[in-house]
Amino acid sequence: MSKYTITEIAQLCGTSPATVSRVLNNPELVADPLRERIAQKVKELGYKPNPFASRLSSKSRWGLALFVFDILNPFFALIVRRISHLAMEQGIPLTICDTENNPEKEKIYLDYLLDNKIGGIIFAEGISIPIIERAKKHTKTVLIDRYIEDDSISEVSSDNYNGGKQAAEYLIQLNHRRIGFIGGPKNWNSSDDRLAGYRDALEAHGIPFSPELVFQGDLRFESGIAAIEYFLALPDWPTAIFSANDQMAFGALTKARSLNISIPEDISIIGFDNIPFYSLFNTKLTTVQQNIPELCENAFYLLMDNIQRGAEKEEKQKKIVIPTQLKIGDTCRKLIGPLHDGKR
Amino acid sequence: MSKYTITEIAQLCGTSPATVSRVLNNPELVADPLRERIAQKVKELGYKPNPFASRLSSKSRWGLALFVFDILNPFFALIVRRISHLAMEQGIPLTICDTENNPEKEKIYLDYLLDNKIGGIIFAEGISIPIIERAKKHTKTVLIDRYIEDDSISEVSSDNYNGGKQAAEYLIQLNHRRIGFIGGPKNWNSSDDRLAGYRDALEAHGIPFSPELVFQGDLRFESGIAAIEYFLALPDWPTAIFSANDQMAFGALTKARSLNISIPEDISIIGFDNIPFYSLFNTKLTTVQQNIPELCENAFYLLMDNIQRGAEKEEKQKKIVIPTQLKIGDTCRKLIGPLHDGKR
DNA sequence: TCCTGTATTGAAAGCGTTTTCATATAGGGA
DNA sequence: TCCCTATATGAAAACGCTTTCAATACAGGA
Repeated sequence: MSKYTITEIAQLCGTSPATVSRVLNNPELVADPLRERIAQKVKELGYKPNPFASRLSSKSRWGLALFVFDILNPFFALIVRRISHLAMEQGIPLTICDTENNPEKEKIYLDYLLDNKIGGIIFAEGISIPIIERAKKHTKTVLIDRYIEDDSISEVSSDNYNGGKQAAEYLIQLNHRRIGFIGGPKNWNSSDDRLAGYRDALEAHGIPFSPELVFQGDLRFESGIAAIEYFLALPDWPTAIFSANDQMAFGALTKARSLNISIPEDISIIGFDNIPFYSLFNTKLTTVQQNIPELCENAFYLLMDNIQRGAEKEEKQKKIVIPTQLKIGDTCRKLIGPLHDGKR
Repeated sequence: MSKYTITEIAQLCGTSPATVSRVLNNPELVADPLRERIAQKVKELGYKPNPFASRLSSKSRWGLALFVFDILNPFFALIVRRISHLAMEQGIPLTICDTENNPEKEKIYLDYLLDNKIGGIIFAEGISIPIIERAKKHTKTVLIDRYIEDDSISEVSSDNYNGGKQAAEYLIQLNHRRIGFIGGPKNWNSSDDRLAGYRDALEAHGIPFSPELVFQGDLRFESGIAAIEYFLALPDWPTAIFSANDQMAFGALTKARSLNISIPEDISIIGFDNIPFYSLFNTKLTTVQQNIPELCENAFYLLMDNIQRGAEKEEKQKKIVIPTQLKIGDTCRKLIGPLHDGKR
C-alpha cells in the first residue's frame, strides 16, 4: 500500500531511482551519507517497492510453497504453522498446498506453482515421488521428514532409525518382549526406518522379530483403532505397542480403553512425534519426540540458501538429520516378576 | 512456466500483442476468425500470461487470503482445506494466515497483504475486530462464521441461534432438565448465539435458566476437560451438557470417561460442528452439524462477486445464514421413570 | 604529470502485460 | 457519391522496478 514510487523517493532525496533501488537491494554499493539519507526517507515514508514491478524486472523467481498431504493431521498442521511463521518473518509469500492425498490435486497445485514461477517448494512426507521429481526440474526443492534415493535433493528429517531404536529399547528395558509395531503406509521411509530401528533393537537384545506383530496403518487415527483390534485378535497379545505416530497411538489407546483394556496396566503404548494435543489428559502419551521447529527451520533455511546461492540442479545436496528424544509419559509400565507375555 | 511472451504469440498469429491480450481478457472485442486462431494457438502452446506483468500494468488487485486463528483446530482446518480447494479451482492464489490467536501476528499478516494489494480477505471466527475493520477499508472482505455490527461487511454464518435451540430441545425432549452449557470465549457471537438458542429453548419449556450451568471455555480441547471438572464439582450435576463445539465436547467426554463417568448413562453430551474426526470411535458424538462446505462456498463466492462487481465500500452487504442439522449419535440418552437430576 | 583502476552515481533500456489512442475498414443514410 | 458511425486492429505509452552501461571523480603508481 505504499503510496510512493521509487522515482518519487529518488526525487525527494535528490538522487536517481537506480540508487534508491541499490540502497534497498545492495546497500553496499552506495556510499554512506547518501545511503543513510535514502534509508531514512524510505523508513520515514514507509515506502515498499511494488512487488509486481520488482518481480517483473528482476527475473528472479519468488515465493515458496509447502505441500502437505493432510492438513487435518496435527503433525502437518504444526509444520504448516511453523513454516508459515518463518516465511512471514522474511516477508515471503507462502502457498499452502493441502493435497488431501490426491495425486490429481498434487498435479494441479504444482502446475499452478510452476506457472507462477515459484521460488521453491517444501514437500512434507506423503507427496508422491513423480511430483517431487518434476518440481525438482523446475525449481528449488527440499523434503521434510522424507527422503528419496536422489543425491540432488535436499532433505531434512528426524533420526527415525534411532528414534525407533529408542522406543524399542525403552520398552525392552521395561521387560517387554512381545512388542507390536504400528507402521505407516508402504514406502513411507520415515515409518520404515522406525521399524528398522525397532527391529534392530529387538535383535540386539536377542528377541526374535515376528512379522505378525507388525501392523500396517496409514498414520491416521482410524489406523490405531484397526491396529489394536488386530493385536487383540492375536492368540498372544503383545504387552506393548510402538506406533509410528502419536495419532495412531492415540487411536489405539482410546479404542483399547473403550474395550476396558487398561493402559498401561494391560498394554503399554508408545507413540512417535510428541504432538502436544495428545498430552492433554490425565494420561500423557509416552512418545518419541520429533523436533518440529528444528525440522522446519532447517528445511526452510536450507531451501532459502539454495535459492540465494542459485544452487546447481544436479549439485549434491545436504541431508540433514535431526535427533529425536524419548518423552516418558504414563502409557508404559515396567513388567515385573514372572514376565507377563500373552493372553490373560 | 510458459516459455512464450504475448509478443511471440502475436507474431506467430500475425497480429499484435494488444489483440492477443484482448482475446485473453475481453474476447468479445475481437472478431471471430482471428479470435479463434489466437485462442487456438494459445491453447496449443500452453501460453499463460506472466502474472507479474499483468498485475503491474492492470492496476487490479489480486489473490485472496484466509485468516484463521488456530489451524490446529479441525473446524478451521476444514475451512482452510475447503477454501484452498475453491481458490485452486479458480486459479487464484490463496494465502493462509494462521494467527495463533496473536494480535501481533494478525497485524503483520494484514500489513503484508495490503502491501501486496491483496484482492480480498476471508476472516474466520476469532480474528479481532480492529483488524477486520482495517482490512475492510482497503480491500474486499467477508466473514465466515462470525458477524459484527456493521452493515457494510459481508458475512456467512451458520444459524447458530437455531442450532443451539435444536440441541437444547433435543435434550429436553429426552427429559433432561438440568443442562450444562460450555461456551466459547466472550464476545464470540457464534457461541453467544448458541447460548441464546439454548436459553430460549429452556424457557419455552418452562425450565429456568441457571447461570451456574454455563461454563466459559475457549473452544479448545482443554476447555472441555476444565468444563467437566467444573460441572462435576457442582453439588447438583447436570444430566446433560451442550458444548459450543465438538472439540470441547470431546474433551469433556474423554475426561469424564477417564473418571469413570459413563457417557451417556451418567451424563449426556451434545456438541456443535460435526467434525468427522470425533465420530471415529464406537461412540459417535451427538452434535449439531455446521455445513462447512456450504459456509465456505458462500463466503468464497460472495467475496468473488464483490470483487468482480467492484462493490462500493459502504454498500450494504449480504448476511447469509446457513441452516444447521442435528446429528444424533451415541452420547445422549433418554431419561426415564423418575427424573434423574443431580448427584448420585 | 599522466595513466590506470576503483568507487560511486545516473541515464536509459528493458521486463511482459494492459490500455489508451489512433487508424483503417465497412456499412448505412442522405 | 460522400460523410458519418461502428467495429476491428495496431502502435505506443504506461506500470514501477532492476540492471547494464557509461560517466565522473578520485586515488595511487609510474
